[in-house]
Amino acid sequence: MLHDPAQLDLMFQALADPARRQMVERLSRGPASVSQLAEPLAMSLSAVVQHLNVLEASGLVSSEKLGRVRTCRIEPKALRAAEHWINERRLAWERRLDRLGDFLAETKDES
Amino acid sequence: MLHDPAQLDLMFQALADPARRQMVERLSRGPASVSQLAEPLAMSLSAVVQHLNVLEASGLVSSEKLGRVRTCRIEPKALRAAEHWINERRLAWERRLDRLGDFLAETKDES
DNA sequence: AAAATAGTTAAGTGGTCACTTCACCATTCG
DNA sequence: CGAATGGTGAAGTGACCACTTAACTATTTT
Repeated sequence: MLHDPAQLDLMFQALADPARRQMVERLSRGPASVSQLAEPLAMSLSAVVQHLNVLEASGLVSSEKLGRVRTCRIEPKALRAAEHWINERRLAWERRLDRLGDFLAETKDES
Repeated sequence: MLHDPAQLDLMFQALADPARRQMVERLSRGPASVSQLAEPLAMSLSAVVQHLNVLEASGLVSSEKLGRVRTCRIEPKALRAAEHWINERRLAWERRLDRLGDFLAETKDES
């Protein structure tokens, strides 16, 4: 369910925004409240909540509310899925290059 | 120069679109012309060229024109940079979890 | 209880994005 | 040569996006 294109779409779309990547960056150093996430960002709290919603919809971040403070954390499984997509494509390309190299080496021997 | 936030921004933004990811996917299986990239996509050639421009601006894809056909290929270095950004964040989180685990194990011993 | 804190929600706005069509250039084929 | 192929550039359009303000709820502090 993490590899379906729709979820992948949401994840890359979520990562496309610099503010959201900054939030992920912050969360990679530990859980944080919404206001803590907002603090370094030059925008309203409201905007931050909207970004947070995007991140949660993508599965990259989860949160729970205790009292009046919502604590957010990174969801490493989702991060891994995005990572995996890129890795697969890069590896496919590099394997292809290797085969091509072998082929060229062989035909050179035969010349 | 591959890790500066502006370039990272362009890369994730480029990967955010499903059509562009499909193009990257196709290119991971080998170089292709613009029309070959366009063939499986339900949109005009012109639209594909515009997507291609985004991909090239992000550094994920490069191309060269020979005669009247432009041949495109994937740029694995850029892919690796995006991969690396995600990986760093995920690892930071996981290392943190490990330390937390150690801490909990220790304090348990002391109880 | 009053005031401060933390977050939520809705509505609006300006800008960007993905796409289209159409006119066009350059190269190759018959 | 003329016609077909492969690609490019500009202008327009509707949808979406990031953000704002403002009104509001729920919780905690004093």
